[in-house]
Amino acid sequence: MAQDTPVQPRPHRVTAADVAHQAGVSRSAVSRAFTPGAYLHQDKREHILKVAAELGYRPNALAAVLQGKGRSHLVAIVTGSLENFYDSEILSRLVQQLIAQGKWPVVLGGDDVPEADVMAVLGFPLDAMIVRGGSVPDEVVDHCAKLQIPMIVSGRILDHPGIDSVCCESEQGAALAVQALVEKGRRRIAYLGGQADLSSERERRAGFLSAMAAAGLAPVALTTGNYSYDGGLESTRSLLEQHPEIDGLFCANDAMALGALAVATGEMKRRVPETLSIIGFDDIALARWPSFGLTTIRNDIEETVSQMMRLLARRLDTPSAPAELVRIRPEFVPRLTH
Amino acid sequence: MAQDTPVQPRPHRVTAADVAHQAGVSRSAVSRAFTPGAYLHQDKREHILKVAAELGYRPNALAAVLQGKGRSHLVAIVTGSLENFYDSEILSRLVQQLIAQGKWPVVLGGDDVPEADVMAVLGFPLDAMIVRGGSVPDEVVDHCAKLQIPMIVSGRILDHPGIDSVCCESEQGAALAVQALVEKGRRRIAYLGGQADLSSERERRAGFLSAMAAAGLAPVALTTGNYSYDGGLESTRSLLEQHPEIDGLFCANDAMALGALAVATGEMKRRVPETLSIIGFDDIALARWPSFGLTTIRNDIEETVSQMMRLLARRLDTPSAPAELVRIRPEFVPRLTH
DNA sequence: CCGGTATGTGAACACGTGTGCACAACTTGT
DNA sequence: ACAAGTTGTGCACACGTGTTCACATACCGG
Repeated sequence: MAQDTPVQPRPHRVTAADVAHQAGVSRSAVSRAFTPGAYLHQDKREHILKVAAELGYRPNALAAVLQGKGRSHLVAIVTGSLENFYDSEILSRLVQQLIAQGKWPVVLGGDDVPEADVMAVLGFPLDAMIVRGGSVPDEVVDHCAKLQIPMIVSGRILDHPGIDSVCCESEQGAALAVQALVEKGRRRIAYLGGQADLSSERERRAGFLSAMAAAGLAPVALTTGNYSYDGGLESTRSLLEQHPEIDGLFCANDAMALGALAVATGEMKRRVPETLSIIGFDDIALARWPSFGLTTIRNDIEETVSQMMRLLARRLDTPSAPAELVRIRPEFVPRLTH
Repeated sequence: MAQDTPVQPRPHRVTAADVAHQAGVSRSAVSRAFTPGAYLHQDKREHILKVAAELGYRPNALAAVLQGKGRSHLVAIVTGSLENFYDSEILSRLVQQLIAQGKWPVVLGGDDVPEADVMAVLGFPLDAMIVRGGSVPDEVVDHCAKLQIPMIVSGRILDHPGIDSVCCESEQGAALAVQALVEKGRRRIAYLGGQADLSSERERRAGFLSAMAAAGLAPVALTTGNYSYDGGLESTRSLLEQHPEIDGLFCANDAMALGALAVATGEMKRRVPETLSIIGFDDIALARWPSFGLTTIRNDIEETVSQMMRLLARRLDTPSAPAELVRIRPEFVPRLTH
């Protein structure tokens, strides 16, 4: 005997018509009861709201969006892996700020968000799409443009016309790190970078190289640690084995720097900062922990998020505004590893 | 001269009718072209898809949800502060799993999500609401029930009928910690807990107390650190000042344990684990870092998330199924601080 | 008592989609 | 050549709203 209802239809959600029927008024009245400032007799409004509360009615936000001329208040956030702390801290604040502004963040995150999923979320009439960290295929960018969905990018330069972005002045930040190392008397300096396909990595590496050249120094080694703690561990291990003379290490983000610090002071028995300086990048919360006291380059999180929010508001206000690129000024934060 | 358009209306999004007009077919045909398995001549379908691609058309997901008898695929996630790492790691995996299942996570996060926002998101015809960590007002629970929106709760026991939850067997976990301390010869044991209004804290404290009593020991002190690293720092500082005889410390989560570890080995010059054992709870990624090697009680993240996903799928499949409470078995993870 | 205005209210539409239904066109069998 | 069956397509509806428009009612001045 086959089941008649293999897939249960969603039970009927209470609708404005139900409330109208129950309260003995027209459906328009129900809609007006939930619209502040609409013409409706006070007594009637209260009666309707009471009946609605009893029935547990709430206006269907989807239908409202579909009907209304306004915006959907949906904002997609595409973020990189949350395991690097920096992106996680950004996401946390971003979500809070968006909610506070009445937006609903739809989050796609992880090491590598499948392109199909990013494309699929474009099916919603998004107010905007925020891309933080990880890269985004050109096809997505094109579709956003065609669908008139504003894109706010952070942590990656996208030279597409009409796309706002906020990004750290990474080259300058790397230069600050090199400068601090040199002033400390370091001469055997190495670089530990992230994924080569990210613009932040390219900028930090370029800034490092040109600052080194300006100081008349050649880097002892250039290696990569995938922007992750574990990557920092492994890369630093082989780095210090192959080049024990290294006395200064600049890491392209804090997560790797913490891994480097652990290997250097642990396995390799190096004294930090006495015989080895380690400088990170970002200034995540962990860097401030007394266990680490990581010297780093601040990539201001509050400032970055508030600039993203400002760009978003501006773009929603005047869709035709010219694209804006906000550069966050990095800052050297001396602590205990330098 | 007043501006005529203070608020720019959203520019017209390309619609199925536009595609139909452009391609010289009916709107139904366009809809069918995007519906796999629908009756439509192959040539016609290809032509429509081509025109649609040129115009940058995508079916409006909102309209589809409104029309369809099915589900919205929207899932709200209400999570506590992301600064405690554990919730952050859970959220990260949860988001990825939901996306993989074709759901769209709408995230409300932060220390204290305003009740109004949680209520507001119920305006959407959510497939489900996932509550992770932080507490949720009864009003929200009631409305979810009335709106027939399934609720999956984790990290907090909610004795509401019809609400599925997955939660660590915290009492047992605390007992494991006490047992490990006692076996190590510790007798002057203190407890560092989280916010008193969270059920996880109540369970861990209760488990700690009863295990201590069973071992014939009285706790040296019971204090709180708000589940945060900074709280762990401060509480441990005053704890060790007031009770220098303490030789064992059980912390209700890893973040506090790491703070305690920093203060104990840093400022207070205590030797861990020689003269002081510290045990945490959760086994976050940081606990595994060689810099820490935190001995802890594993509150399995993968298992927790996959159980939440299982409960969600089950609930969507059979809305009338009886509520299920999944208990995750904790596990003692010996490392270097014990 | 009448005209004019302020105030409420219900019917109707639009938003963009998926699909049932009736019908047209085309193929096949005898 | 005609009936029967197959395949493709357009019309119309429903989803649940917010809002316009016309209309009904109450009030007020003269």
